[in-house]
Amino acid sequence: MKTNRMSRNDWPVEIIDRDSYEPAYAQLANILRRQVANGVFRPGDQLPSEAKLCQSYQVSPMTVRRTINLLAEEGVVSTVKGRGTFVKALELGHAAFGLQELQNLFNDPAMAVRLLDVRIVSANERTARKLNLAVGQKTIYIRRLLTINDNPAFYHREYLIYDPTRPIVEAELEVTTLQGLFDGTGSAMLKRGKLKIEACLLNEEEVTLLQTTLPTAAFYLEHLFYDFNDCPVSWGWFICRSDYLHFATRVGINND
Amino acid sequence: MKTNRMSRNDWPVEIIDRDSYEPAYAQLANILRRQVANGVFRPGDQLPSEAKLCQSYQVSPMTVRRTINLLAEEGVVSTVKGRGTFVKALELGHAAFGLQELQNLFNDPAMAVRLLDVRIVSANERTARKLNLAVGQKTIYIRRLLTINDNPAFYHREYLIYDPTRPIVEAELEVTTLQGLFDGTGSAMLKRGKLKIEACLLNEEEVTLLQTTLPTAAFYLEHLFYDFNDCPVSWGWFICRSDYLHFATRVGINND
DNA sequence: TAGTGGTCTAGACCACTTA
DNA sequence: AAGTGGTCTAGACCACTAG
Repeated sequence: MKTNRMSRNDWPVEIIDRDSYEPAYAQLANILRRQVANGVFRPGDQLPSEAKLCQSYQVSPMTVRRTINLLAEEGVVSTVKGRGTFVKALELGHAAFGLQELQNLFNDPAMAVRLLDVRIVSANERTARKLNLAVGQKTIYIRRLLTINDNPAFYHREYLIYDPTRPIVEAELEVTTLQGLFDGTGSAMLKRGKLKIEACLLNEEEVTLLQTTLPTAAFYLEHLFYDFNDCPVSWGWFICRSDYLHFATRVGINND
Repeated sequence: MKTNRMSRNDWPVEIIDRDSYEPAYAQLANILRRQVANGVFRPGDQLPSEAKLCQSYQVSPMTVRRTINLLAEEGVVSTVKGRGTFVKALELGHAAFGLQELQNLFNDPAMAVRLLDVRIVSANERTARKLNLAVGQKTIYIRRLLTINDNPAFYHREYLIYDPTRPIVEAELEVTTLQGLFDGTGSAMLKRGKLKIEACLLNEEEVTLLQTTLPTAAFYLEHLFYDFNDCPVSWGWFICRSDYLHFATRVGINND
């Protein structure tokens, strides 16, 4: 009789150190995560029930609950009400690529922002649609070149709504540094944004500014930000040299 | 005397419906999230303390705790031990692009996988390095074309370690469908993986297979999977037509 | 009916910050 | 010293699943 997919009544139980700086729920999560990684529990297996874990590790139900929630968020296990907690197989769809690295670049002193152009322009059909304006209404058009150790890395273009009754818009969006956008220090007027990434070919202007050769592929990172009235206030995009922006991530159980 | 950045003693308190199917912690999270979105609490403001929230909404400390943790994970607030809970400004670095859409494509019946080529090849220097083999050791080389409604969308190439003593490797990785890799149904032997995305130019072979024109930009999605012994077993990459794979996400407070 | 996870209570102690 | 969030207890009731 196979018991692989049944709840286990015995498994290696490590002791939780109550004097550790590390919280009990984190210790238990590490123990179980390591046991999954080492094959003590294999994909598809059922973990011991929460009641058994409480008893074996001498912690309260809430502590076990927190551990299980943590592992479930990580994608290590999945819970099914009324049935149990099960070890998940690797799931590629769980992977995600974050913009943390891009934010780190903005905090890097080697990064500099050069303002190429700021002027008032009338919205064309596309800009008007994005910013929810009428065609011909005035917008602020900004072009920036972002360098790392004086090497061109990103080219940014942006349209801001221009509303004389709301001068705060331009004031709050730091025209030169862009940094507030990333670390949240200067964009207290923005509520939410939509982001999109595509692969693109550089045109001649972009090739010149970014000092590459034609043809070159790059990331196109578009943003559309809304204020607290849900009005779009900023539409723009970064052209990112692929060698300065790396999207990498891990999936599954990673021993850090 | 301004009290904007001080703890609030009064704010609109909505009633939590204890008979709702929606858990109390989720109701409270929705209430607070909406109040942040509506400007009742603004970026930088301190939320009422957990004790006050308990009292005002008539829930236990653990319930408030769970609510605050939820909002902190979402990036809506940040907590500082000993000081309080504060509303965060929009933070671009918090954004992440997931592969969920790609996984959905694999579950789509319109998606088909055509096996172009499967053969044993000797590892070159690069492949050997990736799979931790000696140059010249045998690998399984697989080429697949993935179509959506008969339109070529992705081109996949993959090297698998070839070990006669471990035939399970090839058996478990479903050669034809690839589906198990995404939904976790068929990859119980894989423990973890590294993923990388770059922008690339298509070469002539890729242009022909994907039926586009030269020059074309596309996503290059590389994967390297490890088994439960931490040995690399699969290295490969997808060439993704940008029009079939959209990386989009939101940041900040989004009213769904 | 027995076992499971999901939620919740009403406190407690601690470490930390600020005044 | 007072207030804050972080952790934890030792239970409870519920909805769901399975035999």
